[in-house]
Amino acid sequence: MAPAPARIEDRLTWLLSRNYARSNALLQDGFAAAGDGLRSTHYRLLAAIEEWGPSSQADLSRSTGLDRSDVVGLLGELEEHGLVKRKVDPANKRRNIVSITAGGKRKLAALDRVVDAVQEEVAAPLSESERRQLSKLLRKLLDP
Amino acid sequence: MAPAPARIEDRLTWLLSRNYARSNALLQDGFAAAGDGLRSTHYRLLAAIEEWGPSSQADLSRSTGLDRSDVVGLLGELEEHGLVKRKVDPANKRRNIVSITAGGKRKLAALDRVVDAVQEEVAAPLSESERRQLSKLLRKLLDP
DNA sequence: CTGATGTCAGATAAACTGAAATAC
DNA sequence: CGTATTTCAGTTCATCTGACATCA
Repeated sequence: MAPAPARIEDRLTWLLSRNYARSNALLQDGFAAAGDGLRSTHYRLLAAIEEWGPSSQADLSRSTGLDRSDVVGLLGELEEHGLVKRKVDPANKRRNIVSITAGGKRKLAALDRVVDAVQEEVAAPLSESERRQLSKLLRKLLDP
Repeated sequence: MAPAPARIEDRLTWLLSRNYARSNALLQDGFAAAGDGLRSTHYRLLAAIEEWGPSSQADLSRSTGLDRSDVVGLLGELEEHGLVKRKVDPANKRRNIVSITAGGKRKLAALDRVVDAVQEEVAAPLSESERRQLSKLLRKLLDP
């Protein structure tokens, strides 16, 4: 990585931006190599659905940080691949109940390996304890 | 921030993405409020030029992490606002020598205050020593 | 009525790709 | 020749906005 201007090199805004760019580029490559045209946003959704079981789209939006209008299209793509199913909630007809399929779970496991590999590459310069420290600090930023 | 799936909440890829999204949204708001239609990428360029004095566009691309092809347009916008000047390098006619104007320096100082405010807001949950620690770890990720 | 939900159409920004012209 | 620089046109991806119909 080329040297950055001194006035910005220790700013969080800069460091987050550069590190995110790198991590995201690796993720994109990894997902592309895994085929199916799935991207990191699809992965987020799959992970959230498996984590909490069947959920409404609005809940998925909140837990993944994705906009609810984007969730619509992303779930549509996952559904086309047979990775999730949508069903109207009989108790609240506004809601869709979204659940992950067996194929979705298998795909999620495969994508987990992709993400793990990227994580390992990104975190490579850090020791185990440094990684824990970094993770802790970044989580504190999000959830004070 | 809503709770994230356990399987991803401690992954760097996730944490970088969520923190970047937040920091970037604040930056965009801040720059928008400052007027002139300048964005974080313009700021990066201005900061780099002031830092190292007159530079070629390729050098600016390398130090800011912006793509060469994007630097062209961004510098064009800065030039329209009279914030930078381009001049062909007489010693190497392929090169443009890009320098910052007096107005550019004033604008940069104003934008610095915007970035400082965002930085303060993003880093608010952390103590001084935690901020230094985080900054150090993120820099290590970029420059092992 | 109020408010949450799902949906669509469109805009925005950062980043990247590919190709060309120019000059070393 | 091969290589570096600038430039342009177009694409991708994540994110956000505004609107609307549905229904609790």
